[in-house]
Amino acid sequence: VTAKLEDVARLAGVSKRTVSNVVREYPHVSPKMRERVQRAIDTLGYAPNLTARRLATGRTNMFALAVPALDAPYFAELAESISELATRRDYRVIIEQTSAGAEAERQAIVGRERGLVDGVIFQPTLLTSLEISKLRGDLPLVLLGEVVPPLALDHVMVDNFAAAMRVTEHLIETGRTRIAFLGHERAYRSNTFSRRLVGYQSALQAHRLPVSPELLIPARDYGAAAGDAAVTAAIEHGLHFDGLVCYDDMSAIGALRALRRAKIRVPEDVGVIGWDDIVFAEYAAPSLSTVRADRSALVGRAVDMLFERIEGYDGPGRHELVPFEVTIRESSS
Amino acid sequence: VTAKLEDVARLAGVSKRTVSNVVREYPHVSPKMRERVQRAIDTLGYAPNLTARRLATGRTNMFALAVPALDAPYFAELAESISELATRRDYRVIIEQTSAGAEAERQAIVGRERGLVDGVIFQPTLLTSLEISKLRGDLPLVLLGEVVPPLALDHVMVDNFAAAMRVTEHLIETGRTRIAFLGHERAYRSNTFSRRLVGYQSALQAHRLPVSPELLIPARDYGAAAGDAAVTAAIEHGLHFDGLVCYDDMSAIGALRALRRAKIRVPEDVGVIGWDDIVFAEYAAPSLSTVRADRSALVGRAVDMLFERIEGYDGPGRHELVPFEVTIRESSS
DNA sequence: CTGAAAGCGCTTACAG
DNA sequence: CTGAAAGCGCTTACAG
Repeated sequence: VTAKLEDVARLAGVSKRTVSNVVREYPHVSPKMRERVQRAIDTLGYAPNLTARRLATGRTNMFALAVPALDAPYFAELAESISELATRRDYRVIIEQTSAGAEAERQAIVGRERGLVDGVIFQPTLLTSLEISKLRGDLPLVLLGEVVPPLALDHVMVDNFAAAMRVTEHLIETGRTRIAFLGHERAYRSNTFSRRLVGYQSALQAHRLPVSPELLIPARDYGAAAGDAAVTAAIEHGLHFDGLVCYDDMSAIGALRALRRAKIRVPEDVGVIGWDDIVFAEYAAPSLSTVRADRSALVGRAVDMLFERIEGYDGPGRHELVPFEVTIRESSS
Repeated sequence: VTAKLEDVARLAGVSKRTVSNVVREYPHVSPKMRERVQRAIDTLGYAPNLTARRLATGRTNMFALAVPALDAPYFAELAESISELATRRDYRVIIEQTSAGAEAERQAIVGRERGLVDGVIFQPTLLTSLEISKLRGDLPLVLLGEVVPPLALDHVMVDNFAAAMRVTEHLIETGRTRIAFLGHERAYRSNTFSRRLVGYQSALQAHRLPVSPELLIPARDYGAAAGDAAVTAAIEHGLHFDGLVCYDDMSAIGALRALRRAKIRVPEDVGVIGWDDIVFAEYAAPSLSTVRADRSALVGRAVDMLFERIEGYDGPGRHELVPFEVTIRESSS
């Protein structure tokens, strides 16, 4: 039903090769030839069949973004910017949600089939870097977030340790002495979680404050509901604290609600800090202090590195740190 | 580097056709033959090249989801569920963001090339149904949200008029008499906006309350920041109101902040209602009353209808209404 | 700068 | 139930 290359060639009276040349904007085509072909293209309304092109070139012009879940605002915001950067390079992005577990994470790398995407940007939570390295084969891949070395893969992250220290010190400087840490733990601890936790503990130690295990508030899951439940339980168990470092903004938002329900004032009684600076952090009541990664650097570097791999770069894994800043709002000042 | 169909055929000592049959789980293959081929597949680690399959079948096993922006929580949550439903049917979804404007919306339908996706689920904001019908050609397409008739296309939505009426009446029942409406307007009004506005006005009329244009608070844009700015400006201009129906939850969250800054109490002085029931509505302070569409019905019907079209259904456009409920929380009770 | 031809890796009537 | 062959619509060495 739609015109193909051959139809254009016939109408313009040239070979398919020539039509292909003008379509792909191959430079060495005479202007008059180009114009003649273009006219044929226009009258036929020709557009190349991407699938055929892909089969011929081996390039799909698509990459996958594999993140735990799109309905987590941080990942949604990430997807938004990555998808925009991709569009500028004439790429499309396929979304893979991996929250289903380790198998879903594996699928994101291996795929069920070949030739689907040219590469993937992947934020792992369960898989180790070793396992990822084995699975990837020669798939261009860049990792987001904390990953334990040894690391042969490209990845970009913020220094979670440093940020957690800074945030904890901020709480200390505003006079808090019993600072708790709220975070998701299942059987295991994600790398990101671990680094943030260690940063928090180091800050306490450096200031000779108690590093007590009872100050660790474990959440059953990610998200506001689990954060709320965890903090509510901690309060009911009689835990006293005047500062709270949260794993991320969503859990912090849950915590804020738990505190409000318990009539504990923020920031007077407890100073609260989140992580990610999702849109809501600013609109929470009280507005939420948080750690903000330089998102455009994060996303920009990840996409750049992925394209370098796609273009054939085959050097050792690169490890990039992206700057962050601590945004102080009502919840901690 | 990777095995292909022919390699498997050679190793198993059968024709490519037979291998293809077992890969595609064609039923009429003898068990022993199937097993022999499967063994060859396993030892070679064969996986079909999807691009080649696509070219041969004309099916891409992908569809596009075209929404204004992924960083709007409502659309992120929609993308999450649609992507999950797609995965179950062995489809992948490509995200297209159309907030760039009418041209971006057109591109989502026409695409820059053929053979990219089997269909698209599209929430238009600028394009009229007439324009969409013209552009679509024979592309399987289902529309989300309010669309003005005449309508030859499949679409699923909630009854915005009825919901707006109900929400406004709820405010009236709790004793509010000067009820304002906050919404985004650029030069034009989207269909969704218009329907909600008319529903709001009808409820006021039915209860003999003032339907004054000054009670319409125009926002410059979507999102919390614009909602905040608009309400702040309205307050500064001396607008008095004791109820506020907001176009969506994000603008309501901005409104909540504007009211808080102006020391206007919610719900005592002003009752506020949002729309969409994004996760954050429940965690806002005060928590936000809102309209909740039956999301799984919405998404489920949209995906079902799209697949029916992809399978070849060619009947007239179907028009489906999905139920909604009004969730009352602190902001209005 | 342009043509004729092979090839990308599948699927699928058409025969048997 | 299985084989040999054509075809999906491009790109790209290879010649000229």
